[in-house]
Amino acid sequence: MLIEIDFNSPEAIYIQLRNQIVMAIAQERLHDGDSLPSVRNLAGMIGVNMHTVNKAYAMLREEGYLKLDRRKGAVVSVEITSKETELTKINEYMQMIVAQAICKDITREEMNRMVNEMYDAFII
Amino acid sequence: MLIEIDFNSPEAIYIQLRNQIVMAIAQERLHDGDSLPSVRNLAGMIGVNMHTVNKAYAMLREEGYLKLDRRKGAVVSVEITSKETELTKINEYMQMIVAQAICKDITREEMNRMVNEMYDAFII
DNA sequence: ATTTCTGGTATAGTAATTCTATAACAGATG
DNA sequence: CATCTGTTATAGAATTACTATACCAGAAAT
Repeated sequence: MLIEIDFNSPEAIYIQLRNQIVMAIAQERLHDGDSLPSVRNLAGMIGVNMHTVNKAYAMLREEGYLKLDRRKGAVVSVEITSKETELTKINEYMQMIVAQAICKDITREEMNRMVNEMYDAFII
Repeated sequence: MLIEIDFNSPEAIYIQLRNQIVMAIAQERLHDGDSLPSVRNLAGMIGVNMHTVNKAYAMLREEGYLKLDRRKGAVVSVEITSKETELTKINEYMQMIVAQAICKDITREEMNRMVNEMYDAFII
């Protein structure tokens, strides 16, 4: 499990952590049932405070990517509440992206191609 | 020009402002050459400080959506540096969205449909 | 010419968020 | 019993967001 934190990034550390774990799950470098390092271990590994990792883990649990257990620690467990709920969440983010794309004269074909290329890259 | 600020949102006010103006341009409620209210007027209208609006305008200028002129004020002016540059910017945002989509078992067809429906909704 | 508008900038203070530091608790494991 | 787990509490530092005033330079209007 490779985690790289950019301490000069304007993006909060706990958000970077959250993003990289979501990315690792999508790329199948992390699978359901895999254990993540404990909050204290991961914090030590990347040189941040325990609470920063805890915040990322709590966020991932809220979003349905992790289960936290006192016995097993943090375990990858992707939960899909309902397709509609998940689509609605993604819809909000996508709307701003498509708005930018339209402003910058990027066609729907170019956007579809981008999405498809990413699916190809993720799922090998 | 309708602007709605949610003061309880975790999203910064100047980001909400920026997003709504980009959205208005995409929806063709704002066109190239249109003037926006002055920083002081808009600040007064929505009940925030001048500097908050100024920050949003400065960001929009940086991103190539506005031109700021002492004479004419803030004028919508979408500049496309290069297709590749714009695609690269969007690519970064899109990557996180597609990663989430893949984790949540959303297919590429569903994502393509979402994008296309948005294009249909934006450009009437 | 003076007033009035524009964006831009400087300064200073408050509020909120992020991150750190320490410490303790409950439950499980060995 | 010691040691690990997530969880919570508290407190402080650092950064960011937002506000409050104030002034400048340039342009426009009367």
